Amino acid sequence: MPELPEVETVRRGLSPVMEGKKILTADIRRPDLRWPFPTNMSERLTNKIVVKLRRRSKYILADLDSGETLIIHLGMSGRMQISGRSHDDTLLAPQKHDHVILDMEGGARISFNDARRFGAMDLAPTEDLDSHKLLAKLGPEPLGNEFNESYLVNRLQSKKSPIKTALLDQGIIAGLGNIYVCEVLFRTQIDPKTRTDTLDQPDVNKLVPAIREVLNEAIEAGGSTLKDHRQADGELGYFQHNFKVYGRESMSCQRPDCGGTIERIVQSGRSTFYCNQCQR
DNA sequence: CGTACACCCTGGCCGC
DNA sequence: TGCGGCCAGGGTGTAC
Repeated sequence: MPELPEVETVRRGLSPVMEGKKILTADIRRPDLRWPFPTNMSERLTNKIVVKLRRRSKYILADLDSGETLIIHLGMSGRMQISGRSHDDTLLAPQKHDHVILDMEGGARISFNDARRFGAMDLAPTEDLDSHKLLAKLGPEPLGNEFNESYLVNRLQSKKSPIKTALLDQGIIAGLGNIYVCEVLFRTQIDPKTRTDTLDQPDVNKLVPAIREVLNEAIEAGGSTLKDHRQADGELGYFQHNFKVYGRESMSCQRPDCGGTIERIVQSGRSTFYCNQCQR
């Protein structure tokens, strides 16, 4: 599930129960997820205060007062479940696929659940996090200043892959995933098969603001999920969102008077959804 | 080098 | 109700 907006939503949900709070216990219930957990992970988390919760791309970064940062990746199916926040909210017993359970000062229990186990956790010195293997090759944040038209032109003009594949490349832009790339290309009316080196300048200029808009709108939708009391079971990582093309194969295009049909194709092994009429 | 694909893993859904 | 096949929002390793 989690692309940048979902990860940001999870970060915001965790922030009030983690930031400034001490980790009282860290229950590590299996030795690994995608990779082995770092040595002595439980000891290195226990009794440490979470100074700050940050996000880089699809990673959540928890800076500890020990000088280390806990790096969290949710993979495809990772979720964070919060329980025990208030007096009438009882601590959740471990469930199937709960792999790491943190009990926080203040009473919250955070359960990291990941059925497919593509997620990951690691610990690294906060000072040189940027050189960490998982973070070193990431491109700029799409919502940051480093990401702009001239940057994108430079990175795209030398590539030959389809624009869909290029926007999924985390070394070019960090945080877009399969859903939002499809949505961005629909919004800009660009054919996902277009080779990056043949994109014209107006198209590249459209991409930058469209990427920001799509991500910001999704973050906003996630934010309203956090405030929704019906969603108050504390499960973070999923929220309702209306997609224009993703998952809408063979449905009609929602653009007024387009009359096109949404098609699904496969590009470098991933599904691409696009309108066969208005994306060219 | 860049690009394309198999693969890691579990679960849900669909058709028979 | 069971079973096989296919699908899944991520990222890496490997083969061309």
